[in-house]
Amino acid sequence: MANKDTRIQREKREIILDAALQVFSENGFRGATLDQIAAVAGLSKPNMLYYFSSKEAIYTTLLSRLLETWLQPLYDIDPSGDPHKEIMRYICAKLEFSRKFPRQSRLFAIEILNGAPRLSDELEGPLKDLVDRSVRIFRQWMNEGRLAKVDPYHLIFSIWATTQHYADFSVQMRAVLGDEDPDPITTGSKFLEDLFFKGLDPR
Amino acid sequence: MANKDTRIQREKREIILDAALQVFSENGFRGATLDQIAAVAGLSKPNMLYYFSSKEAIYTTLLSRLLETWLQPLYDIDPSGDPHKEIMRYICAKLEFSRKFPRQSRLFAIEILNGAPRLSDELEGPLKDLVDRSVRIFRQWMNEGRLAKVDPYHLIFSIWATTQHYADFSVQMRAVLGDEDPDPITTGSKFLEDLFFKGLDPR
Amino acid sequence: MANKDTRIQREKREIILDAALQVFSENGFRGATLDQIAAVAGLSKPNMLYYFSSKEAIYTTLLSRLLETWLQPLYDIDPSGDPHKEIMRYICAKLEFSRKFPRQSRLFAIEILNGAPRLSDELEGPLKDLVDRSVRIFRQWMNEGRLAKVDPYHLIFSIWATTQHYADFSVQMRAVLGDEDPDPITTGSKFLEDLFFKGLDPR
Amino acid sequence: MANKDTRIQREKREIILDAALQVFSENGFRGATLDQIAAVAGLSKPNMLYYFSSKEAIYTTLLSRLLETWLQPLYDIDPSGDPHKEIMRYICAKLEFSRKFPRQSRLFAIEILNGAPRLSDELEGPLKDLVDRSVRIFRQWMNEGRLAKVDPYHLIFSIWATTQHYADFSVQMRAVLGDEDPDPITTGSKFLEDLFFKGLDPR
DNA sequence: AATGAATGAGTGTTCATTCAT
DNA sequence: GATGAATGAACACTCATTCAT
Repeated sequence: MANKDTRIQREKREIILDAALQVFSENGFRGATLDQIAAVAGLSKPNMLYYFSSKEAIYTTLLSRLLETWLQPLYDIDPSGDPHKEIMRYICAKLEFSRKFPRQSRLFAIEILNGAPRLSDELEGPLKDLVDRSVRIFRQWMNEGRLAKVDPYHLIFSIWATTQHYADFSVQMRAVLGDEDPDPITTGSKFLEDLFFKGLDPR
Repeated sequence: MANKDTRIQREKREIILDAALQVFSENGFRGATLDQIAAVAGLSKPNMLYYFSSKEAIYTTLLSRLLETWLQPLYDIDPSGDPHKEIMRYICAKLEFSRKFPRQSRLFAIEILNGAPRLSDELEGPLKDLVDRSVRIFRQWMNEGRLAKVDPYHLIFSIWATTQHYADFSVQMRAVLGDEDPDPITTGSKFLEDLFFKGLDPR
Repeated sequence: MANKDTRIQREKREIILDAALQVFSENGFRGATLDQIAAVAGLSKPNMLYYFSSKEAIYTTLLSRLLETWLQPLYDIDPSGDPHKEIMRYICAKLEFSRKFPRQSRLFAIEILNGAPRLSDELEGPLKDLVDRSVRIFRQWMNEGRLAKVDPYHLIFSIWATTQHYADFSVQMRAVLGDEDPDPITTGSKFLEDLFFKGLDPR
Repeated sequence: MANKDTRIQREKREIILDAALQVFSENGFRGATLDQIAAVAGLSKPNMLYYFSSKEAIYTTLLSRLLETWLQPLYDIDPSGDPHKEIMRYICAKLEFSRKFPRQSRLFAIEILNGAPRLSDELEGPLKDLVDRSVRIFRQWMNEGRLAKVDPYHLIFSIWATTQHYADFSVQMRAVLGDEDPDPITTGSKFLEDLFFKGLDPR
C-alpha cells in the first residue's frame, strides 16, 4: 500500500503515452485531440484524465521521456576511442533511432519548430552541458591531430540534421525517391560515412 | 486597367499572407487561428475572409508561393560549371534562404512533418522532377571523375538537412550555443564547405 | 423632377423583385441571402440595397404585391352568374395561377406556414372581407337552390387547398406520378370538376 | 441490458426532438437555430450535440420518424371494405393527424416546399409504392362500379391537399373565420364528406 | 447610381475539462 | 477505477448592413 503506483497504473500510463505519441507526432499539440488519443488507447476520455491530469501533462511527460533517450547516445561517445569509429557509432545510433522511433523524432522536431515552449529549459540545461562535453572531446581529438579541425558545434548540428532528416522528412524522401530506394536509411548510413570521412572531392 | 485586382487588394493580400506566415510557421495549420492572423494583420476576421475565402485558402496560397522560391536554387545548378563551386553555390543559396526566410523554412518543415497533406502532389511532381534533373547532373560529374562517387539522392538530402537545420532548429542551436556563436549561419557556411569537401579525416 | 421614380429605377426594382421571388420561394426568408438575390439580379449587393432598404423590405414588397394578384379572382365571382360555371371559373383561375406563378404560390405558402408574421394584418383585413363577400354569394345560391348546402367557408378552403397543391406540392406530385402524367394541372382540372360537381359516388 | 441506449439518452433525445419539431416547423431548416432548439429543450447547445451529432442529424431524424406516421393510414385502406367508408376513414385519419400533429404536418410541408432535398428518395421510393397500391385498389373499385371513375392519383392528391390544409394553413383559416368556427376540423370533416360524396350540385 | 471594403452579431461545431455516479 | 453526461470557451465561417468613394 505504500506503493503509490500499482502495476496496472503503470501499464495504463504506458498505453496512453503510446497512443499520445502516435497522435501528437501526426498532428502536433494543437492538432491532436484527447478523443483521438483515447480512441487509440482504447480508453474513455475521462478515464484517461484519471491517469494524466491534462492534455498538457500527457504531452510534457512524453517530451521529458523523449529527451532521455535523445541524449543517451551522446553520453556514449568514448574520449579514448577512435574518433572515426566513435563518430560513426554516434551517427549510426542516431540513424537507428530514426528508423526505430520516427514518431519520437518528429515529435521532438515539431516541438523545436514551434519554438520549444515546453523544452527550452531542458535544451539550455542538460542538452547544452552534454553538447559541451562532446565538444571538449572533439577539440581534444583535433588537438591530437586525430580529427580534422572543424567547428565542433556545427559538426554536432550536421550530424543531428542529417540523421534526423531520415525520420522527420521521410514523407518528402519517399516522394522524391519513388521506388528507387526501398531502404533509405541503410543507403543513408553508407552515404553519411562517405560524406563525413571522405568528402565530395574525388581522390 | 484590365487588372481584376486593385492595388489595395494586392496590398492587403500581402499583409494577410505576411501575418499568416508568421502565425502558421509558429503554430502549424491547426494551431493557428484566424483571430491571431487577423490581429497580426490588423484586420477584422471577416474582412480577412473577404480577401481569402478560408483559412485553408490562406494556407495553400502561402505554400504554393513558398514552393516556387524553394525550387529555384536547384534550377540554377549549372551542369557545365565546376562541381565544387556549383554545389557550394547551392549550399550557400539554401543557407541564405534559411537566414532570410526562416519562417518559410519552418512552415515547409511543419507541413512535411505533418505528412504533407497539402503538398504531396507537388512533392511527387515538380520537386521529384527537379531532383531527378540534379541527380543526372551529379552522376555525370561523377562519371567524369569530377565528383566523388556517392549516392546523389542522399547528397541532396544531406544538403537540405544541413542547410535548413539553421532555420528549422535555430531555437535549439541558440540554446546550445549560448553566446558562443553570434552568427551561426556564417560559421555554418564555412563548416559545411569543410564537411562537404574535406571530410573529417585529418590530412 | 417631380417624378420620384425614373423608369430605370422602376425597371431595376422589377429585376430585383423577380430575383428575390426566385430565391425566397426556394429557400424561405431566412434561407435566402442577399448575395444570392444580387447574383440572380445581376447587381452588386450594395446597389441592390440602394433600391430596397433592407432584406425585409424586398420581402414585404414581394408579399404585398402577391396578395393583390392573389385576391383578384375572388372578386371576379359574379353573383348573377351560374354557380357551377362561376365556381369552375374560379378553380381554373387558381389552377392557372399555380401553373404560371408556382413560385408566388410557394412563397405565400411558406409565409403562412411560418405563421404569417408579415401577413396577418392583410389576412384578417382585406382577405377576410373578400371571403365574407364570396360566402354571402354562395349562401344566396344555396338559398336559391342552385348550390348544394355545404359550409361555404370550407368550400373556399377546399378550393384553395386543392388548386394551390399543384404548385406547392409539385415536387411530391412529380415523385409520385413519375412519368405517368406529364401535365398534372390539366388532368387535375378535369378531376376537380368531377370531384366538386359529381362527387365520388357512382351513379 | 444489451441496450446501447440508456433510458436517460432516450428521454433526452425525445426532449430534443420535441423541441426541434417546434422550432423547425415554425422556421424551416435554415430558419431554425440550434440555440433556439437548445433553449426550448432546456439544454446547452454542446450538450444537445452530444445526443445528435449535428443540426442536420436532428432534422433528418425528425423527418424519417415523421414519414412512418405519415404513411401508416394509407396502408390501412382495406380493398375488401366499402369504398365510401374506407375513403372517409382515410380522410378522417388524415384530419385527425392534422388536429393532433399540426407541427409535423407543417414540417413536412415546409420540406416539400423547399424542394424536399432531404426527402426525395423517400418520396420516389416508399411513398410512390404505397400510392401505387392505393391507386390499384381505387381502380378495382371503379371497375366494380363501386366508385366514380375519376383519376385515382389526383383523388389522393385532393385528399392530402384538403386534409393537410387544416394544419398547414390554420393561421389563414383562423384569420378568415375569426370567431365564426371554433372547431374548423370538425366542421371540415362534415364538409369533406359532403364534398367528396355528394358534390356541389343540388339534388 | 454604383461598388469595393468593412464589420458586428451570429451560427454550427469542436474540445479540454469537470461533474456525478 | 471507470464512464456517461455536461459545459464554457473557442473557432471557422456567414450575412445583413454600413461606409467611403
